[in-house]
Amino acid sequence: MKPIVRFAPSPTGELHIGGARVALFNYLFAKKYSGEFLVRIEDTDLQRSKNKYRDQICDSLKWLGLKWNRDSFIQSKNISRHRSTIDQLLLSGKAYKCFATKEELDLIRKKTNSYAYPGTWRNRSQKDILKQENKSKPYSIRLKTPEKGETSFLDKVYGRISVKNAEIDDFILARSDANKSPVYNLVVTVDDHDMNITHVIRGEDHISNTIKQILLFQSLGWSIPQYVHLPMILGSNGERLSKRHGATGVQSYQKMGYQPEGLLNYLAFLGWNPGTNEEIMKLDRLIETFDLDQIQKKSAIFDEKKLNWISGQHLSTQSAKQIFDDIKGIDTKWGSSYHDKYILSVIDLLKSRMNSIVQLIDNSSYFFEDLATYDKNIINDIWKKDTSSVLESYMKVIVKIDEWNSYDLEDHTKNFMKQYDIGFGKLMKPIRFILCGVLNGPPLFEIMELLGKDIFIKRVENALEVI
RNA sequence: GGCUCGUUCGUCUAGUGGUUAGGACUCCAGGUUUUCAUCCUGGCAACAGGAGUUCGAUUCUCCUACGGGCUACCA
Repeated sequence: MKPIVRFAPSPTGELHIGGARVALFNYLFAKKYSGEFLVRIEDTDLQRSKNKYRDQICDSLKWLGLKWNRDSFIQSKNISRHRSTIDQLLLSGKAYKCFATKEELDLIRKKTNSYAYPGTWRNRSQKDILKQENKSKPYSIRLKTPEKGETSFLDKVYGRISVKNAEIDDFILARSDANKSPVYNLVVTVDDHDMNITHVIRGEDHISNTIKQILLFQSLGWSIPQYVHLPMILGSNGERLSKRHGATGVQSYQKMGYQPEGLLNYLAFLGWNPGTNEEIMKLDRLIETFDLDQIQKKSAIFDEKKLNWISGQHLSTQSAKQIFDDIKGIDTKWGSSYHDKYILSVIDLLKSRMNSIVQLIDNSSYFFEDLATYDKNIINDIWKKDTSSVLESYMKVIVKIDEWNSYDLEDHTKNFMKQYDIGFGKLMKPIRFILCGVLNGPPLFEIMELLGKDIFIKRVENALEVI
């Protein structure tokens, strides 16, 4: 049987890193077994749900490359089906109307210091209920959960999880508002059933909801899907990942210059591993090697350092063309007045030592514009008494080169240094500095080749004048 | 408080009833390099604690500690 899985975010905020990982695991599992990966927008909390967020989440999913099958499913559109299911439960006596107000219950909770619903309306007579209804009192609808025995399920990651039924509250199925709006657990159960979901892959924070949903499946006589709960992602201090830990949204990572390939790779390895030492994987390879059995039970701490490393590994093996496309996604102006061929060469020169495309952009300025100023501290450091005169003699030699390529440049430079008995650092450092403004970067002769003879002369002459 | 889940280097993890407990990131030290943020080599660094089972436990069991999640008319 082909698996059908779903990623079910609520549109109350942008897609965050934890959600992206849940989506990824769903996607990997579906693709691995040629199943379907569906997206369901859980917007039953109308107060907090926003179309803006729905669109943002879908955009982020697309950006990550996690394409879903069919149209995304909007939960609120299925409301009549949710209602009729509740009616069915009411009719069969498996659910009941509860006239206790929230305030009332809060009071009782405070008094008894117990969080449990006291069951006030669980076994009321038909007469009592009718009396309230005739007075048009608002009521919510609760599931009549069993009092004895226990409910359990076999989680693919956590194993058997069981809870005594006595511990499970008669939870609410529908709110007491005018619409009798259905609540999460009911809605999820109905939709998972209607969508023929075979495997529910979601965060570990849903384990206790799972028990409630199973009770619902049982009350409705529906078959229960397989459950796969994923460990949480924690912030650096071991607490749940939140804004306090810095960026949590997928969009922020996009803006920071991370690419889907590296981000996905890192996220996959948070709580999972292929059982080998292989660490750098593209999406296809992740699908190939993915296995539910290798999922960790322990929650994992998000580590930006490792993300940087993985991201850098991907960046250095990607084609300049692909990197350029990704850069266009965040900065349309970058390199825009230059030929593509030149830009691609710039990327090829820089990519192996960068961790993100933003970093690449930030370190590329000297390929596109001359230096406006020279850092005094560096000058003091590297500019010796005879530096200017050495440079002048070097210029005379180097401008005569016909073939302006890194091999010939290196050749001639080495000869020059030998001839005048000059050390590498004494010449190369100043050249790098006046060309780039910094003392590190790609091999100098390759920079010189790419920049071209004219720019080289211009920058050296300018520097000799100014410094 | 109740329920539930978890605990191997700082972090992500591999692993077994007998191992020098392996790898990766970070950090540190060398090397390469005109330079470095690339690359190479090396180093630091862990089985939460206690009891039990056992010839032997990091591995199995129990307890404790610590941590996470849930405990809504949120999802």
